[in-house]
Amino acid sequence: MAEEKSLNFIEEIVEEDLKSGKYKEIVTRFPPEPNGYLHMGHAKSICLNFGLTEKYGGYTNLRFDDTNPVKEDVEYVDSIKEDVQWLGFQWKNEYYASDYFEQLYNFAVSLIKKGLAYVDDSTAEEIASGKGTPTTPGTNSPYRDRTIEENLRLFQEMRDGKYKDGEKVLRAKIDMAAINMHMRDPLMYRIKHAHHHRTGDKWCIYPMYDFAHGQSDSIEDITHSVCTLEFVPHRELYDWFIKSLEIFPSHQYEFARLNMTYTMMSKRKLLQLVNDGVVDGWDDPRMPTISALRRRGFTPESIREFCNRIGVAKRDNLIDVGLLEFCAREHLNRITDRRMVVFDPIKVVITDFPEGKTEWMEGENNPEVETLTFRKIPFTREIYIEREDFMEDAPSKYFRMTPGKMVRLKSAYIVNCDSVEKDADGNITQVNCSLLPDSKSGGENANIKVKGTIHWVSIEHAKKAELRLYDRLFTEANLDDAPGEFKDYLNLHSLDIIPDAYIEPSLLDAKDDDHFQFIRKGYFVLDRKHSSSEKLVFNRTVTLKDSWAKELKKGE
RNA sequence: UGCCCGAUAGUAUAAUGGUAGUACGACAGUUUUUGGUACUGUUUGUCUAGGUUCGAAUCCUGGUCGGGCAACCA
Repeated sequence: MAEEKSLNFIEEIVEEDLKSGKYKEIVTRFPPEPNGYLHMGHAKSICLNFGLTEKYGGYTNLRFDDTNPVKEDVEYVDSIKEDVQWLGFQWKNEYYASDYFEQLYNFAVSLIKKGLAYVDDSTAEEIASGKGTPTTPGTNSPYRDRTIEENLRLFQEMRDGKYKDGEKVLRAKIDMAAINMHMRDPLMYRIKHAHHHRTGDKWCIYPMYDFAHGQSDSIEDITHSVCTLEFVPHRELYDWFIKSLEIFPSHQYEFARLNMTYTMMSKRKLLQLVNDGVVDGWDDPRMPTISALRRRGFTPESIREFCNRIGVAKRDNLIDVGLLEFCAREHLNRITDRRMVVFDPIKVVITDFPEGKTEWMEGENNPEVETLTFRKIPFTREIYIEREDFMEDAPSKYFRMTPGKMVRLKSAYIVNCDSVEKDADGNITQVNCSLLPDSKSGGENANIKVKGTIHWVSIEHAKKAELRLYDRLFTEANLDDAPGEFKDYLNLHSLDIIPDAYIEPSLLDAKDDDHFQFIRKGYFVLDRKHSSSEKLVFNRTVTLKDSWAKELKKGE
């Protein structure tokens, strides 16, 4: 039974349009500019655009908005395609705004012929000052009243490469006194003698966003062109071009972009982090990019669930990054196999367990699935446990190993902690325990109530692996409001590498991108970039919830 | 100080003139061979002042606060 979920405002519009018969099917598009990697903000847009046509029928195009050759690159095209598909969406058509350059040129010519566009020789500065301000009207350019014939000729010459960058532009002839600044004779074309990643050197004039985006939508019969709030003032111009050109009337709808706590979502600033070497590339697991989240171990399911939960509205928002972590835990808890890994070892000797003996325990892979499966875990006289799981003088609420108390070794025996050995400096070198008879899993005494259960690995069988523990990249929750530079708030401890953690041997079978829960520690994924047959590297996706840590914090 | 958009628990998001609900968080508890998971309970909200109405989070008006708009960027 599907749960009745309320609609967001865009779904309401779509339902109305379908109900009224305005459209038989809807068409949306995801229109990235290939000038950087996709991040969580794009994921929200992707889920919205593809989600709409998944839900209501129709289809979604992937369209690269590649109208600015100096910033764009095929590297970005490739990564964008990979990320969209990885999220689980498939576009109907792969299009490029650059595929429409010829048609857009013809559109421009038709506007010139209608007397609705003109070539302007003014400099950038002159045009800027001619725009006026939001409270004072602009002034007409001295070139505004050129004849149609002259405009036609000059525009052709612009295309033919007769002019240098910046020498001339094509402008729409609207109203220099318009209240909406975007209507004050906006630029349609500028000259850029630059190599384009797809059209090469064929063009030296390139359309501006406003004269490419809406027209591309129209060419593709996009019914609902969904974008973010900063484009609201562009909508009047979007509609003006479509109306003046008398082409298919796509409509633009705007929603609030995603902001997350402790997260930088500006492509430009992310590029800065990459270029300055603050992070190790766009897919550094601390980045908010899709490729980074993938490497970090987030699943597409968890990202889509997150996008579902945050909703779509027009109000500015700042989503707690904890919600993304919640979605990751929720999914990973269901799908991951459990393994035991000791991060910071302390040696424990089971004094009454025979030397040289290996007992193979049955460990549950995942208690959350219906049909349980098991793996073999070797148990021996000498094991490692987590240093923080032993305490010599423990408070009453401490449920782990402490002298005189019993604790359960996960999937193995209950042991009693008998004594501690120290070196000359008083450092603990070894803890001695004895077994509680028949307390092995399934044994007679196995169901005895013991407060704590801890994880362990057999010293003889343990293998080594590198663990990378990530923390948030920034120390400030709301980077937009924080004074100063965003780089002032970099978290210097966002990456903590444990070069030699001790892993149970079954982990040797891990393959690229395999997810695990390291019991009591967190969710990890085998890093495809840094792992080799000699050295396994695991990235921590997210910790487990830790109510003991919370308890400790309270005491502070 | 022109125009545009917005304002509901800590954070998001519903309620579309008729009981202010949900999720995450926080807090308390139950269960547990993960101090995990699951489950239960508690907590906290309609920016403000008027108006319309039998009845307003919702409609109207004024105000306040937040965001956006003057790139040959998208």
